[in-house]
Amino acid sequence: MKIVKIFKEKNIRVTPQRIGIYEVLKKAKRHLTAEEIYEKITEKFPALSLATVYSVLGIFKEKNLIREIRIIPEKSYFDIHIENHHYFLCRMCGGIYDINIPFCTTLKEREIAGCLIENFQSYFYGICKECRGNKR
Amino acid sequence: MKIVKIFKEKNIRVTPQRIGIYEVLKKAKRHLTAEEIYEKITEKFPALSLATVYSVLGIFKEKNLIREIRIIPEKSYFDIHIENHHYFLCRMCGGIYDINIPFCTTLKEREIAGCLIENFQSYFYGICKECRGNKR
DNA sequence: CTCTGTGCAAACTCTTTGCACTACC
DNA sequence: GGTAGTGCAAAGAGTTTGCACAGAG
Repeated sequence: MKIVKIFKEKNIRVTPQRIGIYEVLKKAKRHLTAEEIYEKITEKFPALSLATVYSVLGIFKEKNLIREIRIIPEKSYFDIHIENHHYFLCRMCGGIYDINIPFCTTLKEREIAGCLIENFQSYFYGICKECRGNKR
Repeated sequence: MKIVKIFKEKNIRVTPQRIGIYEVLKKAKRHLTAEEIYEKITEKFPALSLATVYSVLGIFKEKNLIREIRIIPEKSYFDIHIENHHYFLCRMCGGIYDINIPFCTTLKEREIAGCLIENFQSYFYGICKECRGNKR
């Protein structure tokens, strides 16, 4: 679907900057921090400020276009894939990977101990495939 | 078990300040931020500084005495219970509750997509029992 | 034309660091 | 007594805010 259409459906005002930020996220092979998005987007829009990046990311998040990932306490990463999945942080290389735990998806919209679960997020910590290979 | 003994077993140097911080966490009915711990501890040790609180929490975390909870991006909460359990954030009252998902515990120390899972943490978001009651 | 978005700088919060002094072991 | 902990102030990172100008609808 075209980005403009996505924005309009979600009632997000269309500006070149916003489209640019969305494209950066879409093209990224891994999850990016606000700073990394800022660095990429300024290649195309040198005037765009980091404050605007944060502002736009805030709107995207609010409108459920992206997800904020806080797998490390220091900073947030942003993920354009909002379908249910989880994240893995490798303690060797620091890489963040998507991870799918099929049976966990059943938890959403369920009730646990009287609490209504509207959403949930799991963070996994360990050693990734590549780093395990290199160790041997 | 006595706190001094716990510290010695974990090779944590015993100081009154550290015992005090540990006691604050132990007595707390809910999870606390570093700031909240600082406020409580200064009742007993008025000279203790926030930097020391952070430093001590860092040591406790490293030695697996406590867990850092990052259920909201803005700040960390600390939990003295390190057994496997997860957290729930109520979007109405802002409260953070412990939550147990028995079958999820089987995930620890398993392998997923070639990644070795050493640890994991799930954060649940929704509406708590009390807030659901009040809405009716 | 109006209302919202953007750019900039400054502020703010949480957390960490460096250094001198203190006190455990 | 030596090493590690504490207190303080200042710095640092990430993020947010306020305001003037620009651009979307």
